[in-house]
Amino acid sequence: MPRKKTFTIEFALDKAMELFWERGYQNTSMREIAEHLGLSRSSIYATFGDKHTLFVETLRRYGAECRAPGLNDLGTAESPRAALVRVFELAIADASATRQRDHCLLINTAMQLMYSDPEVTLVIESAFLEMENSFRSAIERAAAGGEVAPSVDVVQTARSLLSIYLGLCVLIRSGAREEVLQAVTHQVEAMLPAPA
Amino acid sequence: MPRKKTFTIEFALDKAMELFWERGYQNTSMREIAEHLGLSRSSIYATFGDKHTLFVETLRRYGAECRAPGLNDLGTAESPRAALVRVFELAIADASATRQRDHCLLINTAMQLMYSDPEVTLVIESAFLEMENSFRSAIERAAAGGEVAPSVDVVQTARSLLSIYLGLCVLIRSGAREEVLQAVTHQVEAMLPAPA
DNA sequence: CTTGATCTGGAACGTATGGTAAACTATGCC
DNA sequence: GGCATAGTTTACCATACGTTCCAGATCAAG
Repeated sequence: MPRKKTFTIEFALDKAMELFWERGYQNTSMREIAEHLGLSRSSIYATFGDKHTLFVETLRRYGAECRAPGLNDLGTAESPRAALVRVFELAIADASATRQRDHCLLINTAMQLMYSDPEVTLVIESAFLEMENSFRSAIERAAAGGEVAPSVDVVQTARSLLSIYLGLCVLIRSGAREEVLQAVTHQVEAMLPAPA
Repeated sequence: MPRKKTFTIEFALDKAMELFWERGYQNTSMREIAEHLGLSRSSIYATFGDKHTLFVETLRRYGAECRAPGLNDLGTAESPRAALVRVFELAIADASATRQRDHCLLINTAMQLMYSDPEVTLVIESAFLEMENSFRSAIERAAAGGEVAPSVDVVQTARSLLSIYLGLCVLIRSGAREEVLQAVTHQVEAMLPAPA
């Protein structure tokens, strides 16, 4: 009996994501989202409730679909060690190529995260945990394949890589010079030494 | 002839800094600042012009006075290597102690930094450069004192430490578990190996 | 085709914000 | 004691925001 929606929820989330990604939560208004989506605000409110839940929904969808560039290849790459290094190189390369919308939306959000937004924090936490796990299993595979020394502490190195990666994002966002960024990838290589 | 100001600029900057630090730029209104300062907004506008320049002024003052905890000791500490590790330990300790206003204001700002705010970016850049330099000279001193192996690449390690430190801040802000943070300090120690 | 439920678009509301104009007040020189 | 000067305050403005309301459009079942 009812009228059918003229848009799908997924489409709306994707469109909203584009703006949140580019401008961040605070700097994106519902009016901009509506316009970008070609709809009126009421339709959005009727579908999602309010801005905050729309954002969280967007984050969740992103978390389910997108990853930092190169992260997906970690599990399948023939050389896990090279794939690991590539994750960092890609972050740097993407940064110098595009100036908009750089980096993972989740990391951007984590950086802008104000104190006490439990829902958002939860999504971020699990995303970071997943990143850490991706790093960890790649290091394990690299060790098993003889690409890195077995003396490397897998867990500690995975966590340190996560920290370095996040720091790299902050540096990129802050407009750090190329040499600084390159030093980071060299360090990543040094953290994954070949067997003696 | 004229009436005298009832407050000093330094006092106003310090008070404004407290709020910016705690809530970030976007989430701090001029009304809150005025109230926190015990003045009316117009006085602030008459003194500083507008919110953005007040913020930049605040940032500059902070940059001139404050440093990440432990960073000041890097130049004077008897054991530069221990002082370096301590910078990271302090960040973690402060994070679990206080939940407000954690970390360096500059790093907080860098994380929240929206695209294209040239003035702010400039302050951030120079702060990061200074941090890098502090790390670098501490590593040099440590090497000269026989605390770390001369094979350590000073510049690259300093830059990597900066990246790790920033990543650590993101992790802390995102509520990462203690073990994750500890892994980072262990990695820092590993990056500063004793001479063979 | 009627009906009724749902969706849509635009207008409107309430609030908060950054910023301003004009009135008021204290200061110190003549 | 006036009086110009600068600081402070009150009130106000325009705008932007998140959100809601309502009239009208649109669909599917009977």
